[in-house]
Parts: sequence; structure tokens; C-alpha cells
Amino acid sequence: MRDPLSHLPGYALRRAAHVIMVDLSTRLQAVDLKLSEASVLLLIDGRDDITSSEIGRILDIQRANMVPLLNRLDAQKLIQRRPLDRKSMAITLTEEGKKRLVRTKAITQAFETDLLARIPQEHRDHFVPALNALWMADSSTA
Amino acid sequence: MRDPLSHLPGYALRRAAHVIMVDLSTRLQAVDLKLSEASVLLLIDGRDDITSSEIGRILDIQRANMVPLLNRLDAQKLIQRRPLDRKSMAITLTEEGKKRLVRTKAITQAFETDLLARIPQEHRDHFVPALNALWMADSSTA
DNA sequence: TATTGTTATACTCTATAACTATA
DNA sequence: TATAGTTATAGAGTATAACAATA
Repeated sequence: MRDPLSHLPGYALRRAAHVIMVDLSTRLQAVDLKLSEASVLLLIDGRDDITSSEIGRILDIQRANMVPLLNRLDAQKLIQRRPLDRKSMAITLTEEGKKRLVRTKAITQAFETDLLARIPQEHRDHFVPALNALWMADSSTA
Repeated sequence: MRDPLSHLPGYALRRAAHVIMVDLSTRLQAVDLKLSEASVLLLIDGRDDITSSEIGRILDIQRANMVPLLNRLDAQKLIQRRPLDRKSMAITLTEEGKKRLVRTKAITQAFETDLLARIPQEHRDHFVPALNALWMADSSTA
């Protein structure tokens, strides 16, 4: 055995996540987006009233870190900010943002398909449920 | 649904890995070790001729980053370096390192047990095989 | 009082390039 | 020629604290 630690679930989870995220990051270079930026675009899609804070809460990105992230998307003219009241801003996709999202979706869908294809068929359907059990409805997040 | 992206395998993998690694890192504070340091101790265990470079290759840690990592373990008197020839050094556990490893193993075993317990029973046995299929024997690593 | 958006900053982890000495 | 150990540095990504303005 080349790696004596690979039987450990936590270790395997870490190694797999790293390899997979490097893969996706590389693919996303084709649309000039980082992982976090792509996830924001995917999340905004179909909504017209989501705020920066809400995006951060859903994706587990600190409010403070949302600022430069949205600024980068803004600089690429992919999003726009619209006042909801005098405190909150709705983040929406521009026309260019929608176009970029179409390309981003194609990349992420191919990525997810390839990812699942690498998992032996008998394990495949168990993958997402197992992962989501580890972090969703996590009481420590409340 | 609170998170519209949770059905995506890559996204779920990333979120799960993050939550799990924060958990383990917190537990390892009890033995004053970082994740990478603990994995090195676990890997050295039972060997007396492993080198820094070999550890790095197995754990996917750059040679350059092994230096400060081993220095920290050395500063805690957990490892010692023994010349194999005039170029290579064997990294071995000191007596204190062996004691620390015992405590570290107890922590990681409890962690792995708790991790698996959070996965619904019908998915549990599929978890590690699915993860390892994603990164082990990865041709891009060759 | 709690929340939003923001600025500034610090910290960890990881990646890269270069060098010397030895296999 | 390739590899081991090392130094120095740069870049992401993330976390924390604080603030003014508004809900």
C-alpha cells in the first residue's frame, strides 16, 4: 500500500476534496472565475432580491470577504447592485453575467458528470447523501 | 431548501471536507498539533527509515513545506533526524513523540468513529471507497 | 438591539523558484 | 543527471475586529 492513511475517512475526505477542487478550479479558468465566484453566480441565478449577507450565510463566506469577491464580479460587469432599502443591496446578474453563467453551468455540469463517473457505480448514489449528512443541519452552525 | 447547491457532488464534497477538518483541527489542539503534523506522526509510526521527501510525496506536502513542519515537531522534541547517508535523513519518533502519538491516535480514532456515525448506515460503507476512487491512482499525479 | 455593508488586517496553508551538496 | 534538504518568498483563502448607518 502506498498510503497507509487512506483507510481513514477524514484523511480520504481531505485528499479527495483537494484533488477535486484543483480540477474544478482549473476548468473554471476558461471563464475567468474562481471557485467562490462561480458558486456565487450559480446561487444568484433566478433570484432578484438576494443580498451579499444572505449569499455569505448560504455559502459560508464571511460578510467581510464577500466585499472583494463581489467587487471582482462587478469589475467584470457580471453583477449589479440595486438598493432594496437604504441599508441592503440586491445582487443581480447583468446580461453579461447571465451569458457567463451559461458557460459556467456547462463547465460545472461536465465537471460533476466526470466526478461521478470516477466513482464505482455501486458507490455512486451514496456519495452526495453521505457528504450532506456531514455538514447540512449541523447544529454547531446554528 | 436552504442551500440550492447542495445537490452538486463537488460542492457537497467541499462543504463536508471543510466542516470535518475544522472539527478535527479543534480536537487536535488538545495535543498541540496541526492536521499536517498529526498526519506526519501517524505516517512515521512503525518506520525507522522514512525521509522528509518520502513523507511529502505520500502526504502530498511540498518538500519545501516539510522543513518548517518537521522543525516544529523537532522543537517539541517529538521527532529526531538520523543520517541515512550524507544526503538523506531518516525521520523517527522520539520517546516523547511516541507518547504524543498514542494520545493523537486516541483523538483521531474517536474523530473517525464520530464522523462515520453521522453518515446514515446505508451509505456508510460506500464512503471511503468512493472518496479514494477520486484521488488514489490518479494518473495526473504521475 | 440586531443587521448591513465596509475597511483593514492577520493568519494559515500552499506553491514556486533557486541553491548547495550528494546519490 | 536526478534527488535531498533547505531558504526565501509569494499567493490564495479565510478569520477577526471594528465602524457608521439603518432596520
